[in-house]
Amino acid sequence: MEEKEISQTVVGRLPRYFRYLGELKDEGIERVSSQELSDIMQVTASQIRQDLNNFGGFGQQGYGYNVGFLYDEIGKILGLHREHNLIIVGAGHLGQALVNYTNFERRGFLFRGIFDRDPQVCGKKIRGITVRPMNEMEAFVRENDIDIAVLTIPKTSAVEVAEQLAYCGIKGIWNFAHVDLRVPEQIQVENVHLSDSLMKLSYNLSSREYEE
Amino acid sequence: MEEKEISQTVVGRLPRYFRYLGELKDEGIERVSSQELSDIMQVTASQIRQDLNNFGGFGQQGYGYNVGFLYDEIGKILGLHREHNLIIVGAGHLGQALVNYTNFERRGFLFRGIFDRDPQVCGKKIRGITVRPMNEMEAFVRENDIDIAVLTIPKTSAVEVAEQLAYCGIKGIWNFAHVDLRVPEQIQVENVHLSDSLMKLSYNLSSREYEE
DNA sequence: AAGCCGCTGTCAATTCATTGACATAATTTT
DNA sequence: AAAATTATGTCAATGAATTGACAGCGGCTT
Repeated sequence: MEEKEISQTVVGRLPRYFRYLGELKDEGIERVSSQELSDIMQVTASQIRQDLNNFGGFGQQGYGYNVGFLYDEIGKILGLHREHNLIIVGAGHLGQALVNYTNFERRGFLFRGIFDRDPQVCGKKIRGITVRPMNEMEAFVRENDIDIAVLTIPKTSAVEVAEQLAYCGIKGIWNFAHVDLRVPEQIQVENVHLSDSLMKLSYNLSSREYEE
Repeated sequence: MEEKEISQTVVGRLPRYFRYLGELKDEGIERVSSQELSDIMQVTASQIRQDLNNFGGFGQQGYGYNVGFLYDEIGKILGLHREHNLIIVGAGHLGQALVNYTNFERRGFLFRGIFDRDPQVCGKKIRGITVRPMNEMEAFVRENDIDIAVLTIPKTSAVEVAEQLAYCGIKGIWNFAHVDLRVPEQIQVENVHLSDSLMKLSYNLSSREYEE
């Protein structure tokens, strides 16, 4: 089904297209040209056409793109046309924050379970979901068709947990722990390294000072 | 002081070097070659040398790099040798999670204030910091030498708040709202679009299915 | 102390990403 | 219905990032 390998650079831009198209759709706009999108999104029209053509010809010459159609197509490309079952590992502040963020569910990312190593926390309910002890995790993943595990645990335990998850057949890991996981290559890892992001901001603040 | 403009691609890799050097340092290792780092970090030795040389010659031929020295230098480049004063705008789950994450403070990012538009939440204390109403924000930023504002508010209000912050002289915005901010170019914006990250993971899960 | 070896800094080559240009096809106007 | 306009898909050109290669310096060995 997939012809050529799409670069992660391109993939990284798809969610942004998706977001802007969603906004246009909500405004009731039915049609958009790459030039119009270019003006709104501040990227070149050429890049937009190039990116979209990696996945097929969604537009029509002389007309442009149909907003609703393109929105749906990008949604499918991103795998949003079907549901994903998630677990959270680590019921700390960040884990709880993610569970409480309802927008993920709206896109079909459903939190099915929460796990924590602290017995004090186990049994507690977060948005209706009971926190379970770690030793129940592997069975839960297998029995509930879990795709994605969200790691919101300290880096010291992340490596070990990732191994367990790999062992019980997880497909993807959304990793908030500040460590690079080594897992079999059929498992996808998406890192969110918050402190890296903050350091990048810090760098850009400092570097600006000397430019004027 | 700054000679040539450093690409964001390179800047984005610095925190990772910093992290690995910190680990080597903690292990008591004093010296490392680009080849050794290459093996550990899974990037080419050439890239490491190329990246570091953007900022100066930190190594010595025939010896390699002194871990402690290089760690400190990269820290300085990233602006971690001095403190940053932060405010959180939006005292929801995510805002609270960030305040409670102590590692930022350890790196000199100090949370000085929290703001929220909800009067019910104002007055509450989070890790010793009182939540203040939005109308006090501008004065607070000016009077407390605030560098960075962390936006953990819904996208609907983010644009407006960013304008206010620009007006009262903020230097950087760490933006968790799912919207692209338009601010004067002297203000640095670092986006953390969590749902974009999750969609990227979702894409990579789907695309893998057809490869085997 | 002299020579060998290791490893950086840097230049050149290659690969990857972005931008520009245009033939062509569909739409809209007259 | 024909002409004029619009805007895609794609190819070519440019630009950026990564990798490879090596001269030369400094530490290490004997």
